[in-house]
Amino acid sequence: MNGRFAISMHILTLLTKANGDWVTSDFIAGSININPVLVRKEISNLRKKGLVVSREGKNGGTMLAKPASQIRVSDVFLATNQGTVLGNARNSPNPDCPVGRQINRHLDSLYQEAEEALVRNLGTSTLDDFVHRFD
Amino acid sequence: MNGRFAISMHILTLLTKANGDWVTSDFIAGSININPVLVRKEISNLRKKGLVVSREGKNGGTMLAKPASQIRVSDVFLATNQGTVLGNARNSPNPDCPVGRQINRHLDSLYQEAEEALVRNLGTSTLDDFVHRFD
DNA sequence: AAATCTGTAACTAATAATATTACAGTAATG
DNA sequence: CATTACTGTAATATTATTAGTTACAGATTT
Repeated sequence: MNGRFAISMHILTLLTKANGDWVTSDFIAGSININPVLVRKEISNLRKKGLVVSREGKNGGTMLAKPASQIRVSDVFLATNQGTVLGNARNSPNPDCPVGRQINRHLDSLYQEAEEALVRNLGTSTLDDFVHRFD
Repeated sequence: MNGRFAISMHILTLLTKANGDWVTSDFIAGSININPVLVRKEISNLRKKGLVVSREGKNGGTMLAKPASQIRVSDVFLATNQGTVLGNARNSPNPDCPVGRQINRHLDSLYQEAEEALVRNLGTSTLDDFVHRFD
């Protein structure tokens, strides 16, 4: 797992607080304290997922594509999460062993169910709810 | 996240199927298809958590410390999982930004709630249930 | 005493995550 | 229409994490 979910939440929080203004990747990068290119990459992903819109050129930037109350935290999770949260399973168990032959299949279904529970939980709050936690 | 949970589940599945026999780390390593030292490292952790017991010397090995029906999958998760599942947050946001100053605290509580949901889900099945999925 | 295990430490290799550089493209503005 | 201030993205470099290996001491059975 990497820090992409945290970065995306940070970006979206700033955009929510900007309240309709275009926010630059440099400003965002300054708040997260990471390289602006990483911010733009992450914004590029959020844009593909329909969560934000960007404008190029001078006075350009990014803003939310829809009200923060219509973005669930789980949407952000699903937008940034590439694989499973429980492990990346780059193993290749022994196919000659009855356990090795089947385990990945069983683990996968276990992972899937658990991840669904996690996503359900994240689906109970919106970006707006999250931003309200801030002073 | 790494593959430690998968490795531990694999180890414990083999121990369950061994049904009270001592199982060697070499045999386990052969099924998982990884280095025996990694297996012993992982077993060392499971032993500390009270899930398995080991015996040194010839004819030694490892077995379950208690019946598979008394080990919940969440026990294994909690035994192998070091930090959070949602990200490793090795960022250090700008303390001069109102959002940067607070975000890690708010993300942490979000993570915690979500992870609790995940653990609750993993707590609904035992190692025995898992092993029963195999043919 | 020999054989067969575990238990670790120390080190190396591979992979993944993050950061950086560079530069083309777009739009506003004087 | 040149300048400025942005986005977008590719290519590369660096750092961190994970996995694998070697080496060897200690335990226990036979």
